Amino acid sequence: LDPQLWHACAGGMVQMPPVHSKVYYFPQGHAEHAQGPVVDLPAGRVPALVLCRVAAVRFMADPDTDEVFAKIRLAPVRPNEPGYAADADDAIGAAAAGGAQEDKPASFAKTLTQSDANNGGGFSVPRYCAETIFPRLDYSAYPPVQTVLAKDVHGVVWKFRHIYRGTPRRHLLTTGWSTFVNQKKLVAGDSIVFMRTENGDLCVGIRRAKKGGIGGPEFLHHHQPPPSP
Amino acid sequence: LDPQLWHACAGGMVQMPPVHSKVYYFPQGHAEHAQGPVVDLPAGRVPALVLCRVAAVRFMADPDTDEVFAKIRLAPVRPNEPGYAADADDAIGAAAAGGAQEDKPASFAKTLTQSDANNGGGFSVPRYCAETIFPRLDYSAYPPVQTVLAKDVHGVVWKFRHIYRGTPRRHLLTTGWSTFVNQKKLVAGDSIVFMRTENGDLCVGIRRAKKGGIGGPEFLHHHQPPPSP
DNA sequence: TTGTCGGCCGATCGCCGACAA
DNA sequence: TTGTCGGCGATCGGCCGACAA
Repeated sequence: LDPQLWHACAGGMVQMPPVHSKVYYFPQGHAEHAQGPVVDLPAGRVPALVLCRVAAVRFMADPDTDEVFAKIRLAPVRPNEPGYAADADDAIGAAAAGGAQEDKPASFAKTLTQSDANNGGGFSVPRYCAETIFPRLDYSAYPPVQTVLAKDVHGVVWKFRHIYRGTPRRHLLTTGWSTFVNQKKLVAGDSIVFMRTENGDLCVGIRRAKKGGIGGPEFLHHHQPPPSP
Repeated sequence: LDPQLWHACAGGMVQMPPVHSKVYYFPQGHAEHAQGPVVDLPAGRVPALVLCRVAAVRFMADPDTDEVFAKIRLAPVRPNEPGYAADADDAIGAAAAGGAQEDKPASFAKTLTQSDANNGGGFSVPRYCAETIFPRLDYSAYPPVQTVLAKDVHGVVWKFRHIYRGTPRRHLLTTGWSTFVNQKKLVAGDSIVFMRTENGDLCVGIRRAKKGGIGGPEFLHHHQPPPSP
């Protein structure tokens, strides 16, 4: 999986430690994340935190849900090993430096509205996304319309009809959009990510509103009171 | 799973040895069935056949495909055990006797035609099935129509509209049929089984044309040459 | 008796501009 | 700028009898 698309899907809040950097491993947090909130680690037999070196990072995506995650291989640093006493939070500095030196390709994320997710509707493309991420549209045609191809995290290519129409004018994805919504089982509140790679290719990723595990969902389903007649 | 529905789905060719009867266990055949045609059992260390006693039989159905199968628990009979020298094929006789003494509820199987499996079509019910398996239809109504409920191997109830119409008259399942076909992923060549239990309830099972394992499929897909224009 | 076909009607899908937030 | 709505045309699902095998 392309690391840039991975980061675009994960969002700006997610930072990954570079390989060979040092991090602290928290067994308690790991156990809670894997098994749920109620855990019993044998007190005194497992240290609260373990200084480790990042041996490998693999960027992955769930085959079914497209949700991105990472597998990080950690190797514990022994106390007698050189560098053990050094401040471990140099990992953060290294991560920040590593992130800054990487190219940040243009990407755009939008949370799906009811109209976007409803069947029978298209996708309302924010102007910024259409103008900076999508391929150039020939506005001289009437109506201005083009076919947009976007590759998802699995390399599958999706085809969308991109049209600029309506009064006032706005960018829309029509044909191909509902198929995408149904196949990916997207609902209002989920987010879609468009990213343009360096060679001009377009990628598409998704970010689910409901998340499993202890990373609580920022999105709660609000029940609208029915309009009084 | 109801043994009678199980037998109706498995077909008349399938006979199960009764519990406590004696059978021969063939390790070679078992290995081929489980792993494929190429196996290497350590010659001389595993006997070609083992006399066993049937300890338990469980009638089961695949949760996804509805295909029926059975789990048979075997306990080897030791050579010094009484009855070892007795002819083991008494199992067959016992099975036949056991099968005969069981009630044989009315059941009917039909292989789905193209018209049955095609979307937009209903199911053409053979007269015998409609008259002997289905609930009595009131022919005085116009048109004669009723709702038929049938329980599948998982206990899920399916609802069909059963109508007697057309010239010449014939029995058809219309509303509800295509949903059943889609949910069960039925295609032309698969078979459907209807069975009426002693208390009058209707059951429905399916028999797939394509079978996994070494039990070769009797049904081969024949490509029809397109009609000349 | 029953498999297949064309007709036909209603439901749904999905594209559209009109608004208004 | 863009979210939601009603309209409406095209498509599809699915029920029907006609006909023939």
